[in-house]
Amino acid sequence: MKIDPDSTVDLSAQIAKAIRDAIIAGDLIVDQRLPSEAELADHFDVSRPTVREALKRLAAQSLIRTQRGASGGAFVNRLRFEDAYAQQVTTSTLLLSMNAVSFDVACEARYALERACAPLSAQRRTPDQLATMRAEIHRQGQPGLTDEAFCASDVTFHRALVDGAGNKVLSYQLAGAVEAMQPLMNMITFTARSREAIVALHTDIADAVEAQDAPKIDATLVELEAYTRELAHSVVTARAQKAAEKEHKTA
Amino acid sequence: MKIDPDSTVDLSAQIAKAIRDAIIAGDLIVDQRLPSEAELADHFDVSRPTVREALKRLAAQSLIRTQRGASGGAFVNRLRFEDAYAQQVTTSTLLLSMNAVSFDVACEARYALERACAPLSAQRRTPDQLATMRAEIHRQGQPGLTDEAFCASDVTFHRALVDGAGNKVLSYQLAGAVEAMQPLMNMITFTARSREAIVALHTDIADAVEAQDAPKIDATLVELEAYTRELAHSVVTARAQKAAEKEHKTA
DNA sequence: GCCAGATTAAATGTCAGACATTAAAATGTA
DNA sequence: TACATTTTAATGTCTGACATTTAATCTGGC
Repeated sequence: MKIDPDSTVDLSAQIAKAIRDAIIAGDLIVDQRLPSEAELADHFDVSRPTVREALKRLAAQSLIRTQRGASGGAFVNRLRFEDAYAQQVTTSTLLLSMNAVSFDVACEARYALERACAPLSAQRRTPDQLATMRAEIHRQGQPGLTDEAFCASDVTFHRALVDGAGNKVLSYQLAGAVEAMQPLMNMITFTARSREAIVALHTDIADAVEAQDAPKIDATLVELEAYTRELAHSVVTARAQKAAEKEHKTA
Repeated sequence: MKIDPDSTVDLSAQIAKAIRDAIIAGDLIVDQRLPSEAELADHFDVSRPTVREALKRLAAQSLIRTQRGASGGAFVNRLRFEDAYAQQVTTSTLLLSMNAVSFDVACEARYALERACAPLSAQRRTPDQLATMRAEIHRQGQPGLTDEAFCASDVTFHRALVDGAGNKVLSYQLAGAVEAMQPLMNMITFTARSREAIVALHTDIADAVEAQDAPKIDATLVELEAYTRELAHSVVTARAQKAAEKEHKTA
């Protein structure tokens, strides 16, 4: 593990990269203790604060964890699905909000991914997951539910569908995509009528999952996607109209 | 933005979280300059090194970038797809290697995701993407290609297929999944016969993409998945057998 | 001999102040 | 005005110290 002190790149970034590469290459294995900060500083011929900045970078990626006290130190972290998942949601959310990813593109991606796990869910869904879907459908039908709560319930419903595939890797990828879209979904106002329509589609999906009817799940997801996009467009149109009116008044 | 100095959590972690939350909430917008390190230290009532550790954490997540010199400082970063993509590959790769995710599970996830974009690719693939697929198929047929080069070409081929969907979000999600599987794929030895079979399947896929025949793409991907798993199993079986023989000799 | 409590030691967490380096902005000059 | 120089404000790095945490060790009493 070596760094180039003459590079224009931050020393702490270089050190972080060196250690990260060692972890990825398997030279440092899970739960192995890294040398102490003082030893690392010695090894790389830098000061302790610089080493610490490097370690914090790695900690931010959940690659290491640190323990204080005697026999403490930095340890290679076993990356857990939950950690990776939380990071992915953050990243995806920011990507969508910062890159002017249109609602249509995000929506298309989300439903494409979701449909990918439909056949597997049809095969493997557990009674537990089915129960979750039914419970969320029931919640979505209750009057007085805020738009935000409705969205949250929607996420839970779709996550249950995705988890039904019984594949951790898929759940990790898809749940991130679904959740990242929530801020966009939260912009939509769900009228009583649109909620009713969505609940009906959700019910169809749950029924199809229970009946292990993969093509039906797929078809209903297509319908749901179309309806979601329609709703989003009406919101956008309404806003544009409002803005135009305001503009007209000012002028 | 406030922190709790009495918490057992690292101050730098708290500060990082406070700033990250502000970014996610939109209180800090893209390209906006954060206060200088000295000002932040003052605001949070901590020392500069502590602030710096917090900023390095955020930099590791590509949430901010820093510039030296007068009118330099830390700026909220516009998260680019490439950055997010690189991070996702790292994370996914480690997840697979550290969590004893079986080849089957990873493979199933990958092909499920890939099939999700097949219909879109059939519709939208550009001549450019088709050309890439053909070129990679040709390369895969050349004798003397190392297993690693074969795998790399395989990744490029599948990426072209995924990119054909013309959806950045999908590309981001899928390319990460495909690439993360490469270390697992690299364990497979591709015999001349198995390469031939894979090239044939790839050709079928390229033909179907060109003909915009979505169901055919789907079906071929299913075949390819089955074949890949078969290959992987034979490798695992061969290894187990070898290990058993060795064990037998020792005993 | 063994256990509970006190002590020690080794590590990370934090601070203060200094200097080095960078790069934009301000200034001076032809 | 155009160009070279100086200033300045920021990050990058270093040194050394102290605070805090925690496991291991030592110690005294039973």
